[in-house]
Amino acid sequence: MEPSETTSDSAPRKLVRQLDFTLVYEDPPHLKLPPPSPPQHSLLPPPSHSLLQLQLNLQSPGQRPWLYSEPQEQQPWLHSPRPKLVSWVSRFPPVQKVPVKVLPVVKSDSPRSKPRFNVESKDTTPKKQKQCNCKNSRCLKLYCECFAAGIYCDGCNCVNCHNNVDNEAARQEAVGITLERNPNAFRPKIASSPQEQRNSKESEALVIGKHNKGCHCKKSGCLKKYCECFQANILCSENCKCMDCKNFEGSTERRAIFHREYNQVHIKQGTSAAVTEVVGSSGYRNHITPKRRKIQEMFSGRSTVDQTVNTNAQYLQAIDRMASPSSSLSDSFVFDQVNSRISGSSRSVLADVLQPQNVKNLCSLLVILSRVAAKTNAETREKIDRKTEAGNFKASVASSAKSLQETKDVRQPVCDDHVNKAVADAVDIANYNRPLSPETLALMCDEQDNMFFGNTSADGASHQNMIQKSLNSDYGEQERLIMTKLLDVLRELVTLGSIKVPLTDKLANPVTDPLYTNSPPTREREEKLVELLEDENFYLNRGMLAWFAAFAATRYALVVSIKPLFEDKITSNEI
DNA sequence: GAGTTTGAAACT
DNA sequence: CAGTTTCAAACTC
Repeated sequence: MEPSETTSDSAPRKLVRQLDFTLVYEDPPHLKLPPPSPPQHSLLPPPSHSLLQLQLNLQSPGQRPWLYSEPQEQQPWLHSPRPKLVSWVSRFPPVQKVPVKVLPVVKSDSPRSKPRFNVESKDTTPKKQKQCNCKNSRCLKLYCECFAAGIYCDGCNCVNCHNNVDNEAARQEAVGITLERNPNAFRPKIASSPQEQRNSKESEALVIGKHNKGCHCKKSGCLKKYCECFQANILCSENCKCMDCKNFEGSTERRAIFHREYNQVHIKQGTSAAVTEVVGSSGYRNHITPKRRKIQEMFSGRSTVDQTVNTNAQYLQAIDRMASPSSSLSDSFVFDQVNSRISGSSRSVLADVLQPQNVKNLCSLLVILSRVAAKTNAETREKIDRKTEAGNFKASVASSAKSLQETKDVRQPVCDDHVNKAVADAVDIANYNRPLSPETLALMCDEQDNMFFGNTSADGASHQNMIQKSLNSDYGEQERLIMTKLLDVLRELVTLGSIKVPLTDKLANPVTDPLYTNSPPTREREEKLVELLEDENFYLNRGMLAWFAAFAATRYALVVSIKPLFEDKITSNEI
């Protein structure tokens, strides 16, 4: 006997009410959520999108399922007269023999990582049907995930389950009772906001959401999956009545969790090839060592850096962006950068632009630039020496410069090795991964006091002047000028909000880009370098990562390329 | 895998 | 509506 035959004419009032929630099923288009897991047996119309999802799976490829506009005849619950229970029961039989499009599941979840609550995840990857473990609820209360999702239990580990076709009557009654208690019981708990961020790589919707009711967490800090907001990868909102909430934008605890997950995901999936390439084989660690904490503190509110360039929040924001959801990450654990109840700030448009290789290239570029400056400086000194007929010291400087030039090619690999190490360390620092190498520590020493001084407001046009000035200055002055210019560059790395050309277009392949050849620097190349540095499109983001890398590399470059010019002077005590 | 913790749902 | 109990997932060991 068909269920419809038993209920069509005598549908209890409860059941009619049950249909009420179906009327509000259709969210406004701008509030559409990605489809949830496609249940095998969709029983409730729409609130959970399950039926829609089943239909969506039949769509043409590429169509955004959650924006799919159903033909009217396929959504009877949207129209008057209100259909009775029989209507949707018969139209949506419990067992839908519909092919389900299986998308690749990026993250292999542990059995316990599945959502606990009836929430919409931003992960659009269809998941396996939930498998509940109910014992006392007969799977007829919202305690039961399956019931809450509007689907039959199938392959669950539940005991005395009544959420199946054999107990349809009891189930319908339970649905009615539940709806009587809460008409929105089967609706998604997470309401998306009008904003919608889209993963640039996979056009994945990262829907910004807000819990309709809000959570009421007391002990979890809203940073465990006990919290519905956290589990849905959304920030707590003004709807929440939680205590000691740490699930808000800017929360360091939340960020720490994010980083942990980020690293784990990338290790597991091996999708951080570029980073690994730079970092080396040491891999990632999840804990923050005291040393790294110290590094972090270097950029906290105490330092001059922060006072003049970055706030700690900016640093953390940069780290946040560095770990911005890549395609793989967003599949598994999306802490959206855009879901801010405070400012509604947007995710950096540069978030996907900068890659470790870019930083590496930047470092190489700065090394070259320093070499250019060093050489020019030496040549200038040589001219001055000739004019003033100064002594042997100056001649030796020129000789050193020439020697430097001649041996540049030989030294390049060594230099690059150091730079690579510095870059690796920089990446590592930003990721809290491994301690600094001794080389980098050496490069970084004493910099905090020395690098952020003087007028740092030089714009691009003054760069050449600064370089020119450096020609007539001693080592310290030259370092100061270059570092000041570097500071300007890096300052904008952090603050610039847009980029017009992908960095990769600017920092081309070191092998093919003439800028990276080992040939002696020419005026043309030098000008090109300066131009490159001044080009706003050159600037990248994930500020502190680049900052660290470039700084370490430049420091090294200065030491290697310039200091030798004065070694004779130093050894002869002429300074 | 067993026991504990947690917070939503259910109940009073 | 507030307080309590029940429940099952999340978590810990």
